Amino acid sequence: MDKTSKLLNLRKEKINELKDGGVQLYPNDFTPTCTVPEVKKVIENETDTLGETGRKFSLAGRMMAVNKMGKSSFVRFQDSGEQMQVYIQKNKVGDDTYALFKKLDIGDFIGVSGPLFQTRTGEWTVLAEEFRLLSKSVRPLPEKFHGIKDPEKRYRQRYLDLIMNEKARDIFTKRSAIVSAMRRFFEDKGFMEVETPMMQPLPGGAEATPFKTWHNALGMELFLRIAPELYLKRLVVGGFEKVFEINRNFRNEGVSTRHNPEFTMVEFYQAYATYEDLMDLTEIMFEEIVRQVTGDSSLEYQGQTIDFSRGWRRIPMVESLSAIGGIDPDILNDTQALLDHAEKNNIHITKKDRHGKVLTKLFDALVEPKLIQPTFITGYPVEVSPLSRKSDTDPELTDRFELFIAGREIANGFSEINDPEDQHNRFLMQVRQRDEGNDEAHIMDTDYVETLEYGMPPTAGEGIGIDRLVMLLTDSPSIREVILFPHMKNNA
RNA sequence: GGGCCAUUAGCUCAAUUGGCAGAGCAACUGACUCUUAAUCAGUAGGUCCAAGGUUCGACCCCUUGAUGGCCCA
Repeated sequence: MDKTSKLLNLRKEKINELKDGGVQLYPNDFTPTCTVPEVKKVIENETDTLGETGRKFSLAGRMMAVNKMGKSSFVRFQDSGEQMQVYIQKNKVGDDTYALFKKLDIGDFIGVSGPLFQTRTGEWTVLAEEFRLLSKSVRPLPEKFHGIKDPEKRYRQRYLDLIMNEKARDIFTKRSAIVSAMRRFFEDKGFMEVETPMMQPLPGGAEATPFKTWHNALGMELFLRIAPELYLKRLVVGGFEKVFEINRNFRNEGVSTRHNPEFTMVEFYQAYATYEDLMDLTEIMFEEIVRQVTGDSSLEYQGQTIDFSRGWRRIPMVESLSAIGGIDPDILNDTQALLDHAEKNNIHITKKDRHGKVLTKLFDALVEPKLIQPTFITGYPVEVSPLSRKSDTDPELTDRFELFIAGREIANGFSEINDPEDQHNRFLMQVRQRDEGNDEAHIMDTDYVETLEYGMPPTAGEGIGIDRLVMLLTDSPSIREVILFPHMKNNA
């Protein structure tokens, strides 16, 4: 039984009264002449003449507050994220319309027409000549002053969050603007947007646990993709030299303030470019997006000022371990000494991890949280970079970078392996790791190796986490604040 | 997976050491033709997250579970 049944029943009775009185509850023949934000712009531009011209407007929106004063009333309504009030007088709209109005509820959609006037306090207000019900609500909205705060309710019933909390609406408006600015950026730079399979026979391009599904007609197992990477590089082989894809990835992991099982990434690939070119491109792109969305080149994130002006710090990972992580530079080549250091600092590393993996785990624990300003970390070990081109100067390292901002990884890019033999050997190295118990090691993809055997131009590619970028630009502490419908358990 | 916290009216929140379940807003009835969280008078509204237990008596104490939040791995 529904907990709200008493209030609901009361409303349903009122609705039946309206119906019996011949009122159409869900008409669709009212066309507003403009939105509330538009009329506000008109008011701003024509304040001096508006009163005299008597220009009329037709507006529509959801009733958010009502002040009834006997034979006249003020109604605050909301449209396109902004509010405006309408003044309705009994002797102006007539007895029947006023009687109908008195039966309506907060949450109902209304349409009003009439000229604008200023109230005693100077607020521009629609003087209703026409007043209509456009859509009847049955359930009551949350309280007008405190709104809806319970995070669980806000996520499960996001529409209520969006109606009641301007901040929530603002986050998703900004998210849309960010993605739009990014898409424009790539298109202006000559990249082509493509779509590659979300369901893949072999999940590749990242180290993660995939979701499994089953295709009945084909009689085969499929995986929701953990990354589009290998398909995008097949397109580079096919002659699309600059491609990008903005889409969802799926990883079968826990949820947290930074992880949602499905999340959005942009991945892009550029032939004849190096990972260093992409670092430059990333700086230009971020500075432009941040400026477009916030109007400035710096922003506040959780109390810290982050400056996106170009010229970000670039530092090799091994160097960062001593310069930022505080590890004695003399022990950086000594795996055992590093393991001892890790144990002393309560960092969990399994004994069988190879040197490169040990370095990476120490980095995650000691350096990553300290990288507040945009910082490129370069030179990742080969064993944690199965798809990155080996450095020409150090065969243990790759031509790869990761971008960190506010203590978290935002982007990952590298020069791609285009030597099929090298790629084959790297996959074999991953398979060995898998045999040793690493379930997230990359799987062997012989079809991809075959693709490379046809020849891939020298190429660099990068992935950027859109959700984390939106978190930064909207000062959101949790990823759930920037995903419209974050995944949650069933509440049976 | 571990720790801490939360769950009470549609919403936001109270409830004294274990002793009749409360407020504001929303709702309902009435008054009111410039309100701004309108005002005034009145009315109604509860599976206290769930299931057990302790007790003369449990929103409160104990156990288990559910969902959520934060922190840690």
